[in-house]
Amino acid sequence: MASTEDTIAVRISKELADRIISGAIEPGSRLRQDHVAEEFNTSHVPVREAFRRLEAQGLAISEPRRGVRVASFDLGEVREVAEMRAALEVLALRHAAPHLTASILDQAEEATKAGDKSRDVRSWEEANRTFHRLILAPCNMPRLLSTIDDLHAASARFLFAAWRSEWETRTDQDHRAILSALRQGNTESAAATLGRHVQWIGQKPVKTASGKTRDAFAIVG
Amino acid sequence: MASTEDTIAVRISKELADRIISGAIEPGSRLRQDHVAEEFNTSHVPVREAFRRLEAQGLAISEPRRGVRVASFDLGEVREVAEMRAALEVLALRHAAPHLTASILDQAEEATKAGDKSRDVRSWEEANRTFHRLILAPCNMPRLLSTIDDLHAASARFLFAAWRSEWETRTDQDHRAILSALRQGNTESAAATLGRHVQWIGQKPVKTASGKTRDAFAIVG
DNA sequence: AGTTCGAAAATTATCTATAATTCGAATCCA
DNA sequence: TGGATTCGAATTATAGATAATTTTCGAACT
Repeated sequence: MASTEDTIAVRISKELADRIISGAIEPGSRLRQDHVAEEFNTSHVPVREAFRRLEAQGLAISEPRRGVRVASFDLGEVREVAEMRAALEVLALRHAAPHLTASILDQAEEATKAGDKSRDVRSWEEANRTFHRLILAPCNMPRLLSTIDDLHAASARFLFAAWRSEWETRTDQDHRAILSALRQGNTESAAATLGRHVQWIGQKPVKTASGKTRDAFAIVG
Repeated sequence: MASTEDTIAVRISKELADRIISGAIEPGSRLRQDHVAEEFNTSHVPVREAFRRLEAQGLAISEPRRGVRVASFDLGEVREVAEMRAALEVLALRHAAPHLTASILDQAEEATKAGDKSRDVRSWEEANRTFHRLILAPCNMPRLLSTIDDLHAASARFLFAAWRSEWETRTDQDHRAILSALRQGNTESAAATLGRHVQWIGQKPVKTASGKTRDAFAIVG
């Protein structure tokens, strides 16, 4: 584990980010620094730094002297993230394409198969993120990649909020089409498919706490 | 002034960001928290929080237990920021276009004129940023806009590094073409011009500290 | 009786001051 | 000259003090 490498603030921010993404902490609920500090057996200063990180990732919002709450989201933000991902991932793929090797594409295919076999949201999300990371990383644009990472975190949050428990396995044709186009050197076709792919927003009725059912939305690509 | 509204950490981060962008602090130089704390008459804790903010904006990089330095940049990063801006500003404009009013376009034209009249880099940059903000803000996508803001900060940094003192006035045809297309309701044409516009990278020989001359690059749109 | 306004108390964030690690550099000895 | 050790400087973490906000409780008024 890299826990000893990281500073305490980083460790706390990673743990909190994981909880927010997984839905363990509800949107809108307050993050109390003293409570967090107590839980992690530290003082409140590293906790504050962790909050600043979460804020930058868009996972929390802080109002001066009024504390920090975990960010809430609506359908509008789901669409926003989807469109940003489309624009940026297409850009990344165009630059990555020339540097893609057969080995990388094979690994990406493995990730796709792993996603198809997934029986729960969590493992599907991980496989999906692996696929996207694999084909985009060779673009060699660190700033772009880190922005895309933050967007993927947001996507995962939407996804877990909607598909909390149930998940039906499905075969991802888009991933296969993208890989096939890349293998043939047809970058534009791959980019176009990718652009459509990440904007595919799934819809699903979920039961709210009050017993009613409403529609939940999430990016499924 | 909003200084009393903001927390000390925010005030420090804004001031430091301004210095980094303007080039007052050189890339690669260290930011020492005790020195900064002393200058702003505070302790080091709010300074640390300010550093986290700068880190998130890509203006500083922090290595655990080794302190934080002003981020350096090269031609590759200039290109990277230019392409990210192109992708995201085009996206923003497509969504903003339906909500643009004649009043907004008039203000944007004023900003363009102000830019053309500017006799120094700093005021040109401000006018240019105002133009872009005006036509993009109505897209109503907060996350997208804040990402674009960070990219504009990076652009300004490249610009000031290259055009430290000299600046020749020039009339911005692209801005006028964009406005004209928008007035005619031709969103696609405006978007296409904008996409090309922000990828226009200027080149200029500058004298380094050692007396040699090298080429400097910056986004001029 | 219910509601609204106000003040006091408790909770919470923010900042200051102090202590403990850790990394780098200079010095000393072989 | 080269390596190891000690010293120094700076980051990281802790604890305590301060300021602001929210909440609660009570009284007065509708």
